[in-house]
Amino acid sequence: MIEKIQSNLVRILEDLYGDSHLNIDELKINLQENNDKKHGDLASNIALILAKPLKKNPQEIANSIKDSFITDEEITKIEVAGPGFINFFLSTKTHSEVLNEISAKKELFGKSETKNQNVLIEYVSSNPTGPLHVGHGRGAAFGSVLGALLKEAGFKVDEEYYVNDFGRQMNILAASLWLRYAQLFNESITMIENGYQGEYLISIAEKLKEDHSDKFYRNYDSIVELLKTEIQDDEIFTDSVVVAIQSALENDFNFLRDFALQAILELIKRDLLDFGVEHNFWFSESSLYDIKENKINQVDLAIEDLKSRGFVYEKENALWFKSSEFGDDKDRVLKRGNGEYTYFASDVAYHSKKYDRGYDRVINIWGSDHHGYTPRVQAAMEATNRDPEKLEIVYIQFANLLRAGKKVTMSTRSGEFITLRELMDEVTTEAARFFYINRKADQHLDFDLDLAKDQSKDNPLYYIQYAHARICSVLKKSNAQIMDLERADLTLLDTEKEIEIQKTLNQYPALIERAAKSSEPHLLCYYLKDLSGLFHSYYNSEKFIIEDKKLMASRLFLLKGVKQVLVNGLSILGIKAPEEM
RNA sequence: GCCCCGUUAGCUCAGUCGGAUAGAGCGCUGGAUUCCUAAUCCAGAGGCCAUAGGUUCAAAUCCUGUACGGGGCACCA
Repeated sequence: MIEKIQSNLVRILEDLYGDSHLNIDELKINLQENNDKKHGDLASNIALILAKPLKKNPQEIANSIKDSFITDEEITKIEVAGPGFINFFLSTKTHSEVLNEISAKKELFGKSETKNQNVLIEYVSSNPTGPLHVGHGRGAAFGSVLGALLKEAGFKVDEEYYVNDFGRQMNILAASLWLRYAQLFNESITMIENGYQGEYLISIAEKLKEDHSDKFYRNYDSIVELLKTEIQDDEIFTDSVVVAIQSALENDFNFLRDFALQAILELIKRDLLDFGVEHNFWFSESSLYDIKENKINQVDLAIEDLKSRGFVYEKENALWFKSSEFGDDKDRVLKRGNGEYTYFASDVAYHSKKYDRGYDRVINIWGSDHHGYTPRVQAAMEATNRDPEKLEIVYIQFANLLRAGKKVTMSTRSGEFITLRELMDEVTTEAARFFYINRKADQHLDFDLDLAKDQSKDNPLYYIQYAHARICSVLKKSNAQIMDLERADLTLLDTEKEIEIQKTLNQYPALIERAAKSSEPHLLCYYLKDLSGLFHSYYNSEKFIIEDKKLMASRLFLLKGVKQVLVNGLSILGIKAPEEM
């Protein structure tokens, strides 16, 4: 309908003003939906925009357009109002077309044609040194819903988890595992302060003992002595313990590292799966350091590339990238004085590969604390002739948990964090997903645990699901399946509430498109709440199982449309629509 | 110091490409159930859209300054 009016407007403008200097093709003809019924269903501001270039009174232009516009049974009336708006009034038949469309397309209503574009979304990517906690949950929920939205909007989507399985933290993890393991044989051995303190590592150590008995336990006096050192809370001390364990275990150290890594990845994968999140790629950071037949690893390759372009220099034994030449605050280290690569070096290689894998869009979902990191990554892309604009970064703000109105305190350091698993157990997976999404991503989120468990309309998810259950109940009681709803007379749907519901249903495809385009899944939550609210209001004002079978059929057909859109929207959020509650 | 994000009803927050009289929920006040799920609905009160300028026919929305709040600025990951 919008397209029809637009093309009519273009034709009229060509007739009226085609000979002036106007470039009609370049005009954006906006049609907006009106909030106020007095102004009709759709409005165009075209006359206001043309007033200046045509040097004419906007109302005069609007009236000429109005006079040329031919009304029909779909567009019943046109009015010029206010400073020069052109208002269009649609017939009830036009409003109800959406119901036939939903009935025909079913779960495909809202799905766009394929855009023939590939998108890579990278998200969660938490360090594989412990289970996911509630801070990761928001990114996980966001990423998976954005993925679903993009698929709905016609993109081919790959979802990737970047596994930071390389470097110092992995060695600390391996050392922590060995200490936990050794404790199973010798209780006097203490855990180091900067090690991974969480209980999950004790379970992994027990598993290690189960599988390999005391194979890795030898009484290393030097390590025990070292652990008695006064200064525990110190990075240098931590490293010296790691080195001691590493040199004592020799090759077994690598085995322990992989053992811990695999066990933790298992935990993470299971948590994500239960949370309704499924990545189809798991990209290992350490694979970037594998030496293949060309005898140079991906990271060195990326560094060499930068070097050959003249953007790398050496200072104080370290290798620096001239990111400041591309808008970064200062230059960044790629390889440290001690010969170790920085995390940034991996990221240069990783992002270069992402580009080279041939995606049209590359989306990173990062915690908002990483925003300062963006300029250097984009600088590396720009320096190697890759379009930095292609990399879209969405920042996710932290979430606070509220219990009884008070913030729940957490500390990652001591291991006193609430895991995603605990959150799912407490409020259900679906509530957790909904509440994570129900807020603009770049804003702080106060996650109210009590509200998420509440079973009343205060809880927006409950409110939406209840709307669906109510519709199911009515359809069931009415024996809707024995009626020929497709043939219902939809012109009977002419009350204010019925028109508004149909208009809202009609907005759904555009909403999906917009939410996908701007990476704003929260819009879907708000939409579903609105639609549910309209339904509940309608439900209370009208009866559906009534004597007048024709009216009954048309109303039930409307309810079926609402039901379908609720199902479609909830399914994008990864949430079920229960038939009974 | 520099860089992000924010400031909209008492509270928590939406607000599309700049459009006509600014939206929801909670809370508050008052109502609705012999009837399809009251797990719901209806009505009312409640606003200087932080602030000062600018652009525009038109600004909560775009631009600049200021104030206040949150976050970030490693040879960490």
